[in-house]
Amino acid sequence: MGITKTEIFTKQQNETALLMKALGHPARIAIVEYLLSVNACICGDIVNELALAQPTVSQHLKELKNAGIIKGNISGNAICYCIDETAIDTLRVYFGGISDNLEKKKKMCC
Amino acid sequence: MGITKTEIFTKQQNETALLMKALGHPARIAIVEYLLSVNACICGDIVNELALAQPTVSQHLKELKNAGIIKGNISGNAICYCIDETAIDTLRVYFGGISDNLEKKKKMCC
DNA sequence: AATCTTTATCGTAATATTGCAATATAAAAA
DNA sequence: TTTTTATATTGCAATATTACGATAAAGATT
Repeated sequence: MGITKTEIFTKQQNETALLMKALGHPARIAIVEYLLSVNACICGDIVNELALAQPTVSQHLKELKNAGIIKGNISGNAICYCIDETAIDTLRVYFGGISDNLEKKKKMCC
Repeated sequence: MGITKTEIFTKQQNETALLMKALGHPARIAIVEYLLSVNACICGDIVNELALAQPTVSQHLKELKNAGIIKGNISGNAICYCIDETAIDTLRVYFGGISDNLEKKKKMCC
């Protein structure tokens, strides 16, 4: 049907999936990496950096913002986007936890 | 168009995005968490665990397997799925790296 | 004020995803 | 061998995503 049955999963599972989904596109990975590479939080030259049209980049930025992965400050008529540490931390902790858990049960698996 | 322009991104960016995309659905998060919670690598009672039809679960398992997040061993007529540590490690390192990087440039951002 | 610059939104076409019933496959059990 | 059990595949309907041209909105510049 193309519609996700969110109601049968926990709030945490849905939220985790939303975070991951937001990073489940190479353009959005590239945007995050670009934001990380510049020493200040540069805004719209992301469009120049990526071979994508401006509306497309804007849409990807919106999704990253909705997921809480980036945040934007208005500065004049431009907008300064940057990575939101909280989301990255959540992901770091999540995968760290799985990794630790797997370490413990080593050799109990395939 | 619904089609991702993979050719304009690096191989690494595409691969990272594929890993994240595979985890960008609550059912697949739930599957990974279930696999982690059982002390052996249980197979098809994932269907009983989730309120989804068997073909739907099978499809999600296939996507996780394609992305390299889980692996499956045939054992009789059943299949034993379990988490592939490599993928989790890749992601742990990836977000660990971003986190470290952000730590360094603290206060240079919004 | 008129224009430029920057970003967002709308509308739309092409394609992908989600979910399931029906069916296929293949090993195990009877 | 027939039946059961476990899983995968096919086909399809409903919905979501990706991408972009056209346009809007709003501050900056002239």
